[in-house]
Formats: sequence, structure tokens, C-alpha cells
Amino acid sequence: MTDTEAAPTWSLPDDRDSVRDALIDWYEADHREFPWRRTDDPYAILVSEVMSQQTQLDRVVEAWEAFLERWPSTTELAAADRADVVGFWTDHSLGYNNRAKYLHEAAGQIESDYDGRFPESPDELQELMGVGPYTANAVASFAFNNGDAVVDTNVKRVLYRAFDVPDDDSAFEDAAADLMPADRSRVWNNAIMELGGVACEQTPSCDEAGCPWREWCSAYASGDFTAPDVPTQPSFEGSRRQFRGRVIGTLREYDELELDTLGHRVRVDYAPNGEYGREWLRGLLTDLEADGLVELDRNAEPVVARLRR
DNA sequence: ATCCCGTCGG
DNA sequence: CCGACGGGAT
Repeated sequence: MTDTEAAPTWSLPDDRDSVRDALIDWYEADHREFPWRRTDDPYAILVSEVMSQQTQLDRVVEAWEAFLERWPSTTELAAADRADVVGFWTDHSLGYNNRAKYLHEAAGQIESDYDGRFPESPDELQELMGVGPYTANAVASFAFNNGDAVVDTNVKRVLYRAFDVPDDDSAFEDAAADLMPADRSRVWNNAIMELGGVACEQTPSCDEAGCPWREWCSAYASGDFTAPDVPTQPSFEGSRRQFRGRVIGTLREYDELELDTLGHRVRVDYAPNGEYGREWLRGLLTDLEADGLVELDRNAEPVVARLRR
């Protein structure tokens, strides 16, 4: 026998159905109300998922409503200027403006490749720009009740603590899939992420939140609430990301800007031939250009930059 | 100072 | 597989 697979060192409770029912009952009895939980429009759900990947949910609500009012469907969004979509992202402090571009591009894909209608399977949804495994399953679940088990950091933390699933992506996927009741991805994925969001947070509130899994939970029994490591980010102040943000913000105020002018507005210590000079700025701008956010007119003399329309 | 965290591109 | 990616809230 050439099988080298080790037997799993973890196992889910025998009475899966009790575990499942307990979570679904807990979720249905009481949960946070978010407006995107009241729609099954895949476009509206996609927008909410992309926004919430980077921003606290409370701040997403307003932005989500405003975005849908301005661009109610992929038809309007695909026809929009990219600069306006990126500008909206900045105005609403939604972070990574790359994701505004992804959304804009995905809307274009839906219009041109899918005849204006969203595909319903996770595999097809993943073809859309900016849509990876998590978002594909979320949209398939919440719009079509047709997803597989989502695995995000909330779900990982829950599985790691409750059932000792090791910190390993394929183990998390297997466990999450085993646990999800067939054909109930909509309520299930909402419920397990809600559990991670309000009961099994970084510092857990098992009793306060009335966690429905206390009787099965390994961490609750042992008192060890260790969670999988989440990589910490380098500081934002002075980072390249901060200056990218400033370039976008500055270019929004002007139709176009010559490079040295832009440089001086972006950082006080800009010196054309210094450490933070033209070479540094060109580096930033060519990346922003490759990211589809900025256009450079290399024929102009001197070269000018503007937001991509 | 730390948290939030999935996707893309190389 | 790993580094890059925004900026407000706490």
C-alpha cells in the first residue's frame, strides 16, 4: 500500500446533526442585522463581500447603500469611469482601492462574458476579477444557496478551537466541508461566520454570546483559547501604501499633474534627484499604472499623470 | 500600537 | 508560496 496519508489527528463530534442544528438554531434566534442579509441579488452581495474584506462591518453599511444607489447593477457599474469608482472608494474610506478596480472589472466581465447575469457556481464565480475561493463561496451561498463551506479566518478560528483542527488550510477545508449540512450553505455560512464574529472572537465571549457549541468545544473545556496566527502588518505610517493613497488623492484634485509637481504634493521631502525623487515616484506610478488606477502620458514633456478613466 | 484579512501577481 | 495592498477605529 503506497498510501502515505496520515490519519487525521482531529475529529468532528459524532452527533454532527446536533452540532449543526445547535448553530443554526442559535443563528436564527438572534443575529446582527445587515442590509445585505436581506437581499439575494448576487451583485449587491458581491459588493458587500468585497467591501467587508477590509473594513469593519459597521462602516460598510453606509458605503454599501450609497454604492448601490449610484451603481444599482453591473450595467451601470460597468459603464462608469474607473476614476469615479476609485474616487467613491476613497471618499468612503474603504481602503485598498485595487478592490474598486476589481469590482469595476468584474462588472464588465458580467456584462460582456455572462450576458449581464451572474453564474451560480463557485467555480464560475471565481473567474470574476477579485473573486477568490472565499468570495465565490460567499456569493454562491448568499445569493443562490449554492456554495461550499466558506473558510475565512473566522471559520478557521472556530474550527481550531472547537474541534482541534490543525492550522492547515486543507484540514480547515475538509473540516468545514464535513460540518456543513448539504444544501444549506446560505444559512450555514452566515451562521458559522456570525459565530466567529460575535462569540468566538479573538478574545471569546462564549457565555455572554450564548455560544451553542460549548458542550462540544475543546477550548471551552480546556480554557485554552489560542487561535491560529494572523500575520501582522508593517506600520502604515511612512509606508509605500500610504504614498500610493496620497498619489490617488492628489490626482483626484487635478485633471493631470506633471511628475515633480505631484511629487512635491505627495511628500514634503520630495527632491527630484534625491532619495525620494523622480525615480522613486516613477516606481510608484508604474505600479499604479499596472494596477489600472493611473495613466501616464509618456509622450508629454514633461510626463504627466492622471487617474485612469 | 494593533486590529481588520482575501486576492493577485510574480 | 510570499509580499503587496488603505486607512479608520480603538
